[in-house]
Amino acid sequence: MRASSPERPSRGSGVPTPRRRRASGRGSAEHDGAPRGIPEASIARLPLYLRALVAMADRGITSVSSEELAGASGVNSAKLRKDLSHLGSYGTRGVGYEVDYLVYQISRELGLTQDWAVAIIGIGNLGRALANYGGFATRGFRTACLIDADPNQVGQRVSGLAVRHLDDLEALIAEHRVAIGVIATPAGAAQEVADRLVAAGVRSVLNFAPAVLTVPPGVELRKVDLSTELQILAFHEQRRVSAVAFEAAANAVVPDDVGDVIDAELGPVAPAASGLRV
Amino acid sequence: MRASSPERPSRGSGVPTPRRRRASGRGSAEHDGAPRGIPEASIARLPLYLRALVAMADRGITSVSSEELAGASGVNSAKLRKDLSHLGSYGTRGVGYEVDYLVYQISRELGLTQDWAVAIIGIGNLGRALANYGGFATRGFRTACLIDADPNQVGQRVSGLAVRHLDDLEALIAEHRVAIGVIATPAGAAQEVADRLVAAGVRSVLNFAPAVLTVPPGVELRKVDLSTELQILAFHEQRRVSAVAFEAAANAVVPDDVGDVIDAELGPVAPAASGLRV
DNA sequence: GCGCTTTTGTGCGCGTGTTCACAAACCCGT
DNA sequence: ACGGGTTTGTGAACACGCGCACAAAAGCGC
Repeated sequence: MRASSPERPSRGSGVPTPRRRRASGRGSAEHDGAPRGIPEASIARLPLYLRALVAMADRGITSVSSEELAGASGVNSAKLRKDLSHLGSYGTRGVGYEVDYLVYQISRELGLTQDWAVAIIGIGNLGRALANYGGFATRGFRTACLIDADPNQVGQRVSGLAVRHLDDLEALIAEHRVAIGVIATPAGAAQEVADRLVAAGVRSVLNFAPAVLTVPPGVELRKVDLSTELQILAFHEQRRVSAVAFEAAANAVVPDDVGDVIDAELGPVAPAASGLRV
Repeated sequence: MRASSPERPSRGSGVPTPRRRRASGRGSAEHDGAPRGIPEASIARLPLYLRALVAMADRGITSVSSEELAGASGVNSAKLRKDLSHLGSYGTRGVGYEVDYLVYQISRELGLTQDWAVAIIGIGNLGRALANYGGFATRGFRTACLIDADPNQVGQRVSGLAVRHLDDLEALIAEHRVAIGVIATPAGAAQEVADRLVAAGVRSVLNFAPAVLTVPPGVELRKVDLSTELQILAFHEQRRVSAVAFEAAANAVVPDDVGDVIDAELGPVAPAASGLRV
């Protein structure tokens, strides 16, 4: 189910068309030029809602309450309603939200009613996986070009697209009107690639390389960091073990310098070898 | 450079050994069983600091100020200091932090002084990329087993490891003492895999499947969502275009119902086709 | 037409995280 | 031994996001 019908969906059932956003209220209290200021946290959840809604639409569900949609998205229903209220007043009190209509509104807000050209730079393991990843993601994006610095990679076809050389980056960006650059290079090359992308006019960058990138203001930079995610999980595993050991230590002695106990007992010891799975 | 030296590093230079964490203060104000409550936001940044520190250590840098480290990590220096202060008082006023020592302390806090066994479930494009991704990530993790439901995949060797069948999941988890499960299956299979992982004793799950998973309390679930990241970027691209169109519309007419202008002018129109790159 | 039920939209208090700014602590030169 | 310069660690103000709880609105039955 594609979310691109521009005209208002005319309802077949007796459910009336929801009103458009209020003329009054805080919506118009924004600065000029910024139509409305949707909190970043809300924006980050819109894709979740959209995914759940599309799944519902595919199953033939036409109407949904905030409670149901919140459940399907794994969030609090009040949070969901507040998020949606930032887009406008698209629900019907006592009834809920019409699925198709909401899909369209969220898609429009996220800019998915048009296709954005994506360039993937760095066709290694990860880059190749991204290129092959079923049209990369959901609709709204088109993998326009694949770029790599390795001459052996250049010319190879990945997912129906020929890999081009890094030297042609600027020309390719211009030619394909690339809006989003995906960096999947080794860490060492990431900043240079980012600089060149920005210089070529790209203002949205998604970085998979394990490196801290800096971009000029006005350029949106997001990062996906696999090792960081793993390390955060490791922390929580570690903490579980620590907590147990700490409690045992605290029951045994009541030291005035707790830190040394932790250093001495928890550091060298490898408690997970046996106690990892409880 | 491995961060596993358990004993306090004895300094060769004239820089004195930093003091351990204070016996007094809020550190001991925590509940029993939870040695110290480090904010989640701080934890998420520790891997960043660690990466920057390791890079510095490799370059032979032995001492670093909060300002320098913050710059290398792309964060505010005050935030960095507060984050580090949650671990203890590991700096020297007027001097800075000793790189090796801080690497060890952060590694220990993150539980990286031991290797955690990781299982990857779903050896498709992404799973294969993750398996090949240079030891998966930084040190501290060991890819213990690869699991897939497709009989054609089973037996294939990926990155030196034979792919095993999903039926053996529970046995493999137990055998390898897997602590972290990485889900790279299609969305439809993700929840079932998660349930089986949890039932088998895994309490840390990293989900790459585009699905909302629910796990019982006590299980740590993190997700990496490629399409969501793209869609967030698309939003900002869209907003740039919107802002321009909005301003133009606002200058042309001054309606009492601004919403209709947005709907009528911004919805159907495809401004990016020509104006995508300005 | 009217009250009853349901569900949205939101005002408000609360907790968490961020940032500023400064005192305390430390090194070093004299 | 001591004062000057530097950098950490942290108190306090601020900003932001979350969730409760409720009023407003819509549909429905009688």
